[in-house]
Amino acid sequence: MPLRIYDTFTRSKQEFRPIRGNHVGMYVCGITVYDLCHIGHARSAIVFDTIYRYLQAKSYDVTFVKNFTDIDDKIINRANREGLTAGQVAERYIEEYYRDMDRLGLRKPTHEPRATLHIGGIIDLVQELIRKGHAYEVSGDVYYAVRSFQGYGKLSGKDIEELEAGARVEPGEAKRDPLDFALWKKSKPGEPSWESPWGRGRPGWHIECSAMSTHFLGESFDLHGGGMDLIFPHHENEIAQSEGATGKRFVSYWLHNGFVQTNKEKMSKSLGNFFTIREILERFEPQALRLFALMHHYRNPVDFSEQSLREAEKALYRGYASLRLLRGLPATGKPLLLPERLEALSDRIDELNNGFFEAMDDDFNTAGALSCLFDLMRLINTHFKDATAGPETGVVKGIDAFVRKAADILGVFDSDPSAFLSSRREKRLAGLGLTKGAVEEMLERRALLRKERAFKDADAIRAELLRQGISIMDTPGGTVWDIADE
RNA sequence: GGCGGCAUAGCCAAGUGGUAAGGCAGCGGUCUGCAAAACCGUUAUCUCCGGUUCAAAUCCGGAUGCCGCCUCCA
Repeated sequence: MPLRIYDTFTRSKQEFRPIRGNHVGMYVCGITVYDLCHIGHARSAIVFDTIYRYLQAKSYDVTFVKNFTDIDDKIINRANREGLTAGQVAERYIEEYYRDMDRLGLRKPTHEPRATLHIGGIIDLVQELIRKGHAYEVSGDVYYAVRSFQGYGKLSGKDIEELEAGARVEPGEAKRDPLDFALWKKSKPGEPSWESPWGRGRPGWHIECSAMSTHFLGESFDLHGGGMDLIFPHHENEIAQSEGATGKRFVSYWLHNGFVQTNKEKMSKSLGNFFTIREILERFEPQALRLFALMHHYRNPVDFSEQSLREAEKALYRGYASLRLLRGLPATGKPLLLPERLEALSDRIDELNNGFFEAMDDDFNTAGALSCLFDLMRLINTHFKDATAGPETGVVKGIDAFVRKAADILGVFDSDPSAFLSSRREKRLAGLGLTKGAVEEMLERRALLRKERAFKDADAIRAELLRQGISIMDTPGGTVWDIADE
């Protein structure tokens, strides 16, 4: 099955063909490390992590590069405000980034370069652009001459004349054209700076990504991703820089994820309407956040709310309950199902398996893929709910193999189900101010009362437990309990 | 103003030509001492108006509403 990817450049789905055989080069613009990450960063990270995982699952040899922008005005401002160096600020928020992202189960990219460690490459690239007539120096600053690059605006669909009309020039800038953007900035006193042919200074925002992507992936590579807001000017400028310098096609496929919104408004630092990943993970499972992201198509905007996250969390628990059932089936024993039912089940599982991969192949349609997985969960419940002996058959193994593969790609449902559910129970139990012992003691009393058929008193205990936030289920194997959903 | 995107059930959300996945919630049922969980059943003239087509949520034109980019932003 061919993988089809929506490419921002052509604004259409294209069949994916890597430049170098089985190898895939993938670059994603990471964060500027000056503050904690919010849900929007989480979504982007989860989306590209899943794409990375899927490409690996399709047996591509993927080199995944995700950078840190660790030199920038915002970092410098924060450093000044807090009496720290820019390096210290960057270092701190890189650590915070990992603290959040590790919890979201992000697979480590192949390389996570920092701009400040690639100054040499950046300077080389700027020099090359000057040599080619795409850039010019004005007293220590170097600017990219946008009009020197044929096709500027081709990614974002912008017309250069219209951009010109709205372009602004900051005071003190000596651009020849308002559209031109800085490749190298002369440092002001007290700012971090590096030696360069144009005096001490630091790189502009866009040049680092051109330098680092080329360093790790070559002059042309397969996939380049980031948030929608990076299309212009960031990615437009990257194209101008890289193609201006090499004369070669920079990137084959441009991928952009949609925003997280709250109340239909973009979640962003400047609007102040954001939740940090950290505060959300205090109250919800990391995998619930992941599932929430993957239940929407990555290009669509997503309205974030407590309710939608809670719904995702419920779906997560329900799925894990099915998996606990599946993994708890004895490996040997009398087959449960009649042969013809088994065969029908087996066919249905193949269908779902194919559906999962067809959805993923269609521009990483994780929502469609998840629907197959949820269907599978229901099949597990239907067929194995009351199993007391397991069929030693390929069907259970087949289901399990499918689940493991899907979980490996999506990064949800990849924990041990029993451990996952019981740790959730412990956590929430503590939140209710209860202990396991106390709950179980009440259940024992109730069991005795039920034996004596004193249902009224038994039900009173059940009601009391529910009042305290515990729901119980009487099963053939005994009474089990869990934290009630609020 | 320029460019782009979105509008699918109570809510969330897949689906780009052949009469609508999935999640959450609701209702009816099975099971249960009663519940719960699980399962089964049930819940959509796909924003509106035109057009193309044997056939449209899906393509084209228009309207309305919402959002994004054009300035730092995932």
